[in-house]
Amino acid sequence: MSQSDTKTRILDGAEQLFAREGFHNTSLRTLTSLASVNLASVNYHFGSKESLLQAVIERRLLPLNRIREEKIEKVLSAAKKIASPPEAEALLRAFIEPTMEFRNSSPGARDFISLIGRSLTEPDETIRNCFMDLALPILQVLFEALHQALPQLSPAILMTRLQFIIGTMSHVMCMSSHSIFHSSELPPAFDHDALVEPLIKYVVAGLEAPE
Amino acid sequence: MSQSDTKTRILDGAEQLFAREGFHNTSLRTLTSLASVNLASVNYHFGSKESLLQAVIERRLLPLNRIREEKIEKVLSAAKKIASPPEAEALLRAFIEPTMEFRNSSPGARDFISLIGRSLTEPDETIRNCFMDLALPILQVLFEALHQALPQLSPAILMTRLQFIIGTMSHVMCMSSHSIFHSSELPPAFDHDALVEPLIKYVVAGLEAPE
DNA sequence: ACCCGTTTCAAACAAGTGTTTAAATCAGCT
DNA sequence: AGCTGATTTAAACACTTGTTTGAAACGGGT
Repeated sequence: MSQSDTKTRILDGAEQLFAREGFHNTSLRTLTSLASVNLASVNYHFGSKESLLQAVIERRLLPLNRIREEKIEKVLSAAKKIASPPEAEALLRAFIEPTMEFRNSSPGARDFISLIGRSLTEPDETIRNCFMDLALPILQVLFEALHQALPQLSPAILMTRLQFIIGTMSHVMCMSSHSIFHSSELPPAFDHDALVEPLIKYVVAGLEAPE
Repeated sequence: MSQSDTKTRILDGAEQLFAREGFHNTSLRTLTSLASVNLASVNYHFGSKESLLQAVIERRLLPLNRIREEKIEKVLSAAKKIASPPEAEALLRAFIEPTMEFRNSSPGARDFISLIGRSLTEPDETIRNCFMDLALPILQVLFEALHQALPQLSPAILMTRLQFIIGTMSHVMCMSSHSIFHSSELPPAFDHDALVEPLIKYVVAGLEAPE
């Protein structure tokens, strides 16, 4: 077994368990037994349980953020070329679509998306920061791009609405399997693949509402 | 010290710690020492840590849901009186305003709102159900009322958008102290009291977006 | 074949977990 | 005062937690 084999097995197992059971509710013993590695190998390869979480997040979020930033920059430069402000919808699409596409690319990716969707509301600050440190730069880019798209919105209200958008997104990201009304008499759960367009329509309408 | 004194002290402490540190990350020893009660009294009065969580949720959520349902019914009957469909905004306001008012009524209430805001995305199913069992009926009422208000929306898309609304709300409810961008160069955090109107405007616009 | 740095392994560590027990204390009543 | 049921208390229980240890196994290079 090569070195990276053990490391990826741990990362995959951690991704799944942290997402489905929660970080604090996942023990290294269940994790290492799921990944078929020795208990001590987590501390050997990653140093600690927390550093493992950091590694789990970085492995997926760094590439995803690169894609999201590229797409946003593409929208911005295309708008600049025709000397007009960028479209808010195009910007939000550039941010949301890669996220949801990635989410559907593999079961592990789905777990990961659900994991970072919950990180925002994670009470433990050190855990929350594992995610926030990597998420803030791209959110900064998005905020400034949206400000170009909608200059009539005051920065304060734009900020507030961006928070609402993130809330909406993170909620969708979390609901990997358990739809909220899953067991009620309400209409049946929705198809997750067919969720992107309604989501974009919703957040764009909310963002562009008259102040 | 009367019986209810100990019980309330436990409930208050649990509310605070479950909200700020998370359920799994709160030990009965830190809880009982914060509440200045004996360790065994939690199991004596509530049976188990999980039943305590149930009690914490029920104490606040049952009255709050009563208020929310009353206000929704009031909007519905007022609309019926003039033989016109209810306004979506009035319905969402009837649902959101009591929540946020209650949230600002006391520090414990703020903790509680943040706690149930996070319950939706709680990975542990038994914990999630503690909250969901009490939340589903009122959501059912809201769904049907909104269907009356916006009959042109298909039940499926209305359902989807209601999920988005709940996601937006729960995110706002969670951010008791830690604004997301709290430490960035983005505009400063917003005033939580002045959050209700922007929130209503956002979710109404998203809900009423053309299909 | 030997050596050497890397990786794996079983075992142990100290600390913390929710829960239970049985004795002690309290409050209300006759 | 003395009895009775409800509550509080300190101690212990059985178990799990993340981490550390030192020896064993591995793999490539000379």
